[in-house]
Amino acid sequence: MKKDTNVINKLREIGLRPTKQRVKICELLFLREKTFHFTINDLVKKISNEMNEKISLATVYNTVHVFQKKGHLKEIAINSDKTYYDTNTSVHHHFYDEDTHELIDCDENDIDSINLKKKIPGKKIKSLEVLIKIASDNQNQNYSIK
Amino acid sequence: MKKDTNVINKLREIGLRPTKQRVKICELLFLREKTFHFTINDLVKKISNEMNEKISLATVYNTVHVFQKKGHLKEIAINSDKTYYDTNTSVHHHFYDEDTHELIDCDENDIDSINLKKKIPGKKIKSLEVLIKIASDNQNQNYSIK
DNA sequence: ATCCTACATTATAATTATTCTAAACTGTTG
DNA sequence: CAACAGTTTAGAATAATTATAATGTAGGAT
Repeated sequence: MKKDTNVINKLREIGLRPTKQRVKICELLFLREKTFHFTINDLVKKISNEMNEKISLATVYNTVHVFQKKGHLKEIAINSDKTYYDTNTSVHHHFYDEDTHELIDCDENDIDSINLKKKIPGKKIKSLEVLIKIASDNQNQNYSIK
Repeated sequence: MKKDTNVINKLREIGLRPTKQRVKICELLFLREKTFHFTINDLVKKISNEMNEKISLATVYNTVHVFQKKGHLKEIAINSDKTYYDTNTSVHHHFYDEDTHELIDCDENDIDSINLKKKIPGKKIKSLEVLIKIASDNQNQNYSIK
């Protein structure tokens, strides 16, 4: 199949041995129209639902971590017990919907360029992310306690 | 003691019963020259080292959560297994030092005002945070794998 | 002052995400 | 096709956090 050949080549280019499991996960993550956000748990469910496969949890973690290290997945910083990943590795930002716990992309162009005046000596900027937490208008009201 | 009276009044104003434990934690967190960042574990250590007290872990969690809900602590979004809090609840941003796992404040004025062009209908912005990950210049080099 | 009662604290168990381990397995290279 | 380094795996271990249920206590009412 052409699809697999592409994925296998992609893995080889990255410097990863194209194992059955990595090929499956690659297909799920990268052969898509649109980029998306996921947690490990989401991914495990996807593997089971969409591919009817069973890949060990440890392997899913390993694979996601290795893709991240190679720069093909981006870890998104939000306060959550779970770690969120993004298949969109370009520079961009996020809305985090506190009601639905969903991430929504915010293109770099949706924010006027960020000019950082403060520098930390001896340190290099690895990333700069904006996180905009949102919730429906009537949430989180503060009722004062007597 | 005057110190405690102040703290007790502060707790009352917030709408919290000033228990022994909350008073202790309040002293540690809010009677300081400078604001600071901490994890639950840091706080437990502080309680034991600086105050020579033992407050149950569950209470520390409860207390921190209630202070956060009341707006006296800010939860900082970074990818970490631990949750970081900030006693500085004003609008500001952070550097996260990947080498030392330390947070450094970045004043709002250190970043040119952020103008968000994208809106999500029906949703209100709860917060907007910038996280700048930094590391020493020679970190995270990518050695290509054959 | 003492009594109530709702709210707090506590030790401990439970839960959940993630990492570790050590054995079994498999691509790739020669 | 043999060998071996890199992978996968199930399950155990770890660590942060939350739940539980019994005990304690602040603060108003008596």
